[in-house]
This record gives sequence, structure tokens and C-alpha cells, in this order.
Amino acid sequence: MSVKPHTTRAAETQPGGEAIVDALAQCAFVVTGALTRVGAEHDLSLTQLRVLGILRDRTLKMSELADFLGLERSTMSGLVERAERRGLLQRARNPVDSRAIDVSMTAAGLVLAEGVRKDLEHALAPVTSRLNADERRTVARLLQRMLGR
Amino acid sequence: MSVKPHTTRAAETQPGGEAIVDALAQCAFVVTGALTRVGAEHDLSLTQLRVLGILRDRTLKMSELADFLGLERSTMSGLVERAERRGLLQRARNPVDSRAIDVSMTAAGLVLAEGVRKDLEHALAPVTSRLNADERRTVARLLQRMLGR
DNA sequence: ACTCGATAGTTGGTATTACGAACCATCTCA
DNA sequence: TGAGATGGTTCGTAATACCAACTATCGAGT
Repeated sequence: MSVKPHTTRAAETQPGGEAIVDALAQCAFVVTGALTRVGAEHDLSLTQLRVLGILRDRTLKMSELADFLGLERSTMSGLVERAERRGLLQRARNPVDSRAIDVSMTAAGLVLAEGVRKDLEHALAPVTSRLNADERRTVARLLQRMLGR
Repeated sequence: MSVKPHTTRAAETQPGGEAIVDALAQCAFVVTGALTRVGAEHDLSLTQLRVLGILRDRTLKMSELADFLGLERSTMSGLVERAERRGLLQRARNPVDSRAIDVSMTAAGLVLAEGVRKDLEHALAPVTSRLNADERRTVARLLQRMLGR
């Protein structure tokens, strides 16, 4: 969390560790603000957007989804139920563990997600344009590696 | 939004523009997930956390706060009201424009925010440790510049 | 094969979050 | 001195989120 630590203690656990946490948090706030606005235009809450964003390139079980989002399983039920009723997601019983339920995107969901992605690109343009192309590539590469591929 | 664009169109508006948007979005999702979990330990919702994070180093009017968060003004009222009742924020009539209300952190709010920051640092350690110190500094520096200052 | 504890997901009840519309107060400026 | 714009709040409603309780299935161990 936080932005600029006016109360920074001199020594820190990791070298360069405190600055990146602040940068990541502030970055998350800005991107999340943009996502909230863009999502609203598509009648999607921030949380629905997070679900779509995470499921975009994978299929997850309900509980894995909850872990990813940092939410309770019970919260997922209603969340997925509404998205399913809207035709964005689909549920399927897991063939290996029949207690589990696999959640994945529908074609309609993918189309919507792509639309949001494009809008987000515009919404973030004023921010991303503060870096030149080289710097943008560097940030993208490092972030991707940090996030694991 | 999105993660890995399997449907990437070859030509894009900005060179290196599509990759950074995906990286930023995925990054926001991961950080937000961590924030949600960490916030829960302090009885703070993600939105409350966003408020604290934004106000940490500045004072904003209600409407500016709403713009920042991508939320309606009416939503802010309840949000700030609860945080104020909890002693984390304080409201003061703006001296220049007496319609407006300035919202700022209390000492207790700053303490809580610092606690969250520290917890977040731990929560993100598995992620940030995938980069070495140099790379972490580079990311921090570029992100900070991108976000203005 | 059978029981027991753990795990996966849902349901029900309650508080928070979020929107839009209606409203009051203040500001701007013609 | 209006008239319209802006800043916030309130109200009613839906979505989001938690916890506790419940059902169903899995996995060990015996």
C-alpha cells in the first residue's frame, strides 16, 4: 500500500525492496481506478473484471479463483453465478475431483474482455505515454518476468 | 485487462503499447489480490485500502477522491463516513470553497497504513524476489516516473 | 469395505459497497 | 440579482463480501 513513504526507515529488509512495493501499490491503485471506470462502461464491477482478467488464459476451480482474488469461497458462488447467468462464464464439474467445479470463459466473455482491454489501453495512454517505447518494453518485460511468465 | 493476449493483433496503436497494458493489468490483479488478503487481516476492504493508499501523502476533496477511485460521489459519502467513524480519516470544510470537503488521514490512519504497507511487503515478497535488486530498482524507478513523480 | 477428518461448494443472514435520482448549499457569472 | 453549474448528502435498491452451517465427495487408515 501507500505511495511515498515520508516515514521511511533507513534500513530495510531487502535492498530496493521498499521502493518497489510502494511503486507496485501506487501502480495498482492507478490501474484499478482506470479499470473501475472502464468496467462501469461495460456494466462490470471491479471484481467481475478481476475474474475475467484472471480466467482469460486459464481455467480454474472455484477455490483457486477465490485464492487468486483473496476472497472467500462463499463470495465466489454469487459472483460466478451472476457472471454465468450473463453468459460470460461457464461452470463444469471437474472430471478428476467431482467435488470441484471448473470455471472458464465463454466466447462472449472473451469478446467482452478484449473490448475492456482495448478501452483500458486508451484509458491508460496518458500514463503509459510518459515512458518512451524502450522504457515501456523494459517495464513490460520485467513485470511479466516478475509475475511468472 | 487480460493477461496473455493469445489473440494479439500484429499491428498496434503504440509500439510496445499492448504488452505494457497487459503487464500492468496482470500486475494490478496480483497486487490487488495481495491487498485484499492483507486488508482483511486489518478489517479493511479493498476500497478502504485504496482510499488510505491515495490519501497517504495528500489531502483531497470528496469529488477528487471519487475521480481517483473511479467511483460515484454518493459512494464516497458512506465510505468516508465509516472510515471517519473508525478514526482513520477526518473531514474539514474547504476554506476556499465552502461547498467542498477536504478529506485527510488521521495519525491513527497513517499508523494503520504503515502496518498494511509492511504486511504487503511480505505478501509480495515471493513475487518481487523473482527480480534481483537492480531490476527491482529499475522497475520502481520507471513505474514512479510513469505515475508522475 | 468403512469410518473419520479434510476439502469443495452452496445457502442463508447481515454489513458493506455501489449506483442513480432527488435534494440542499454554495459558487460563478452574466 | 438571478440562473445554471458544482459539491455533497440522503434514499432506495442491487451487488459484493463475510461468517456459520450444511451437503457431497475425497483420502487415509484400519
